[in-house]
Amino acid sequence: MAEDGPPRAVKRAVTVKDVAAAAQVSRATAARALNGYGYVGDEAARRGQEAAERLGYRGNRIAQALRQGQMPIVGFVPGDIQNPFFARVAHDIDAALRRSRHSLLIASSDESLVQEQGLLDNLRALNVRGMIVAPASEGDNRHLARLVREGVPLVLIDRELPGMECDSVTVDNEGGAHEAIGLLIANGHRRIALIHDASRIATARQRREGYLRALAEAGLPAEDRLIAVSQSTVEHAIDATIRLFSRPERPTALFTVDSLMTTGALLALRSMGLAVPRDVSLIGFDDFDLATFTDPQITVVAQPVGQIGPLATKMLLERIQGSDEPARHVRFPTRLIARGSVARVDFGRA
Amino acid sequence: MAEDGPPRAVKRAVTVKDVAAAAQVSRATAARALNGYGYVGDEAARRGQEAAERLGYRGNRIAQALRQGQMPIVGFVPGDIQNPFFARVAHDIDAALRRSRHSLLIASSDESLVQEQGLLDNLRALNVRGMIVAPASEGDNRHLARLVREGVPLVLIDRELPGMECDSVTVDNEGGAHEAIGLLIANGHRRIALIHDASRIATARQRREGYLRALAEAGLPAEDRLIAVSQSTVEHAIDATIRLFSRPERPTALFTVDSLMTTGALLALRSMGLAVPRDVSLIGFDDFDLATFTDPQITVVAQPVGQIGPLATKMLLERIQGSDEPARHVRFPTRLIARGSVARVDFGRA
DNA sequence: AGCGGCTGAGAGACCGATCTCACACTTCAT
DNA sequence: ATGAAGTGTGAGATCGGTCTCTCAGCCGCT
Repeated sequence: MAEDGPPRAVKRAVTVKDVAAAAQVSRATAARALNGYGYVGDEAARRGQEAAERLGYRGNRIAQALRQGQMPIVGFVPGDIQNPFFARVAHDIDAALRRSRHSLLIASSDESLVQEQGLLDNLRALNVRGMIVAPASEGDNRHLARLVREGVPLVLIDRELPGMECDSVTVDNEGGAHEAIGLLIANGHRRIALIHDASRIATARQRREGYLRALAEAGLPAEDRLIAVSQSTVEHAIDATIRLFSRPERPTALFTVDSLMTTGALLALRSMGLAVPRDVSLIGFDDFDLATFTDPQITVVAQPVGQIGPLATKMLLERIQGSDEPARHVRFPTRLIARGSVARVDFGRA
Repeated sequence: MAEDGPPRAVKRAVTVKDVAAAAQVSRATAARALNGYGYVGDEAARRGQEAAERLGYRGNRIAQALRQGQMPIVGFVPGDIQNPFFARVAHDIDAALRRSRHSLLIASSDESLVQEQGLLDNLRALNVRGMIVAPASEGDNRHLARLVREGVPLVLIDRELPGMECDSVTVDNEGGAHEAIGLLIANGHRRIALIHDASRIATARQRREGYLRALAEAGLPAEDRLIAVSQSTVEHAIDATIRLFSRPERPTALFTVDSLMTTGALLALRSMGLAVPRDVSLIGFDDFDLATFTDPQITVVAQPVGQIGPLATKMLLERIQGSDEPARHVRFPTRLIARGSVARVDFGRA
């Protein structure tokens, strides 16, 4: 494919050697003058600085990295950079890293385990200082375990991996879902549908578990025909919603496990002529722009998105600096934001 | 701040030297066996491969990069990774790059020229193979000119820079805006408001120019009180909209230059009790999820978002492979998607 | 037999920055 | 005066992989 062709002629960059020659000192002295370590005479230092300035010396990060065994780069592997949640987190990580003079390399796994493995191999080969990963699967995690074993600083976000000995920053998915379903039950709903992602993503599973626990506690059965499986895209969610609501005895409420699915559900309900909340009460996991845009606005389980990136970065930088306290697992609470998409249902009808 | 602490102990990686020793061949032969170049005997090749496999040899990209003078990395500097437009482009670039075994380093300029300069310096020091940049300013572009001069492959997206000798991929901002305003004028509108970004971003300027040209062609004056300046955020756009529409003789139509501003305008109009399109006709630049979500849906000037990333990547890879044809400037046409947010206004009223 | 051409493989240079080490020179205390 | 401690500098090793150069066999051809 687009493989290496003849190397493009890039003007050769200025090296310490050039600086040293211009300043008429040795490479070692020039390096000392530029990095301010060891003993350097005033005169030599001045000449070195001046020559570097004049020639436009910038240093070669690659050579430095080779010498030091590490690149000033942190890798971030989100499930999907187009998901606003990850875009926000990426932005926050980037901003937090900038202060410590690291660059951020973002490589989306597209929720594919295989792709994730390849990307991590890549990042490992680049000798990045550390990685922040949203693991695509709860299944095979030997590639992550290996990183931990080899001492590569690693922080998991959004999705935790039971038994993985590394820091993680997540939210209380189970509790958030439980609270949402609780609200629906308290409003008299008995036939509460769920659209979730069958993939092995931990968050989806936990949100489903919260749903199931809430039902169980209310003595309600978990019925297969109330649960639809969908990929996390608007289109698939539309199909899933239509499947759920075109049966007789249709659900009176719907819980969706992420914002793309909530969007799909809204579109599908509208196309079926079902009004929220008159015909269907709706709660979505994850707050998003659209939620305040509909009429009425959508009740959601909100995550503290703005805290995840900064905290994960802070933890990672501590690890990079050599901290070896035991793995920390931070789990943020979620917040149920009641807007207008949940209506009381009278018991006779339910 | 979080500066280098004691280097964390990372298990030393396997090197060619280790492989060579294990396979009982020289480093050079081992390297040949692993990379399949030059003359290698079958036996030596087999032993090399086997030893590499057994030891888990992965190669050191940094050392390779140092030798070859280039990192297999492409830099991407969007104005803001949280903007869905750039998130989409980033995703597409990433996907396109993966096929040519490059990684993507994303560093958002946050629309700050100073930050952009710093980031480019950084990327340059990392010896990335090339860069894709959405320049934050039309003003001082010496840092970009220098890259071009030094032969670093560079592709500009979204915003072009007149006189810059490098490839660019943009859309017809002026034409798109002109067409939109034309539609409003054809529907009888005479007081057409504009909310735009005063920054030195080229796109914003061009969209404003399209607006002005359309007015001029219809013999309508460009009135200051019809033009509001706002930063590109939902909050600022809300303020700007309220300013525009709380005057007597309020505008009958509004044109917003990006999707965040369109969102803000919608929110503001709703809060002021003005219905779209009954009281105000609205057209936004850049299509977005919300636009099909409102009732009625919003008419927009759509850009071919999905084509920008792949094309920019293709151009960049060609440059990386040494193409030195003259700079190519691709400008995609925009497409006016008529939905329901433009109403006819009767001439007596306008 | 002798020579050119090919295959196979090792030694060592090299990329650029950093760091250790050795050496020279100064200053100060004994 | 002499050694010790402190200061300034350069030579060279090092990081890991790649690549050139050299050399040794081996083939076939004249």
